[in-house]
Amino acid sequence: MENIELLVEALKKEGLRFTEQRKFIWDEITSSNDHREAEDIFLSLRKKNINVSRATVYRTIDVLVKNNLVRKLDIGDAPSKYENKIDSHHHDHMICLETGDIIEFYNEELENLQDEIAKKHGYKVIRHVHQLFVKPIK
Amino acid sequence: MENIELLVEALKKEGLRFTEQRKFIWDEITSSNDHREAEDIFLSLRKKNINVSRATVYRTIDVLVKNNLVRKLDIGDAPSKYENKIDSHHHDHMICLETGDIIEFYNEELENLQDEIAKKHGYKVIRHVHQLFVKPIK
DNA sequence: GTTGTTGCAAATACTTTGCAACTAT
DNA sequence: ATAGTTGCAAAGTATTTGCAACAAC
Repeated sequence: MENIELLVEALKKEGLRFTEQRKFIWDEITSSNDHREAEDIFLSLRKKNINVSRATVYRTIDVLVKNNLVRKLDIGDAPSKYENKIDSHHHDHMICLETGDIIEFYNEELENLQDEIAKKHGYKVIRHVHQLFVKPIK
Repeated sequence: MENIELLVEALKKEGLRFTEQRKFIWDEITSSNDHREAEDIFLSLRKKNINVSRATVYRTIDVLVKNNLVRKLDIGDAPSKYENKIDSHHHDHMICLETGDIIEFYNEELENLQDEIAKKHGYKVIRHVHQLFVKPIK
């Protein structure tokens, strides 16, 4: 997977340097499709004996989010979660209130409807947050 | 507006006492349809020389949210905002990225679509968060 | 009188920041 | 050599909590 180029380009675009730490964090995030907290990423690295600081994890994630390589998920009170955005089309999330499971969904009709609604009010949608908090049907 | 009864009932239901502070906070929240932070509510009371503590503002809001009298809005990183829910049907929010304005919207088709999507995955929607971050069409 | 409530200050939880040591260019 | 980056610990921000004084029942 030659996705390391994506990191290099993003850093270049931001006028930032390519460092070992940034590479490790990038590898950690792109090696999974989970929805993880900054702390999870930090701990996962530490378990592999890669010691980058929490500060650097947060700082690097910021750059990745800003450059559309990582998606930030704000779920109510819980700490923000982050997911790898490479090879991943846009989707929204369904959060199971019983298990905490996060299910991704995408619906074109829904996307269009949003745009229409905004337009009716004289706006265009730049981004959106759509989360369904659900329970399993018994 | 005899809505004070709603507070009294909610408190009764929760086995909580009716106090001056809770009444002041209730009055403050129900006297406006704004989307305000706990701090705004606290300061607004203070400006009227009503000195309730922040702790009590937060504790009271919790009860009101739990009893469906107040809606809690989590907008990304910003502090939570609260809005009076009395006489107000369900709606979602559009947040203008340029002005910070919050526009309410409701669309039945969209609501139904959500339910359908969840159902297709074997879930039912308990609550949802739907926010459009928008910019004005020039 | 008993039990719930308040205000305060301290604690908490996640995240950001200042700064001196370090590293990429 | 210069300017960006790191790790650490401290600060920050929004909110929650322990506790002693107090108020509602």
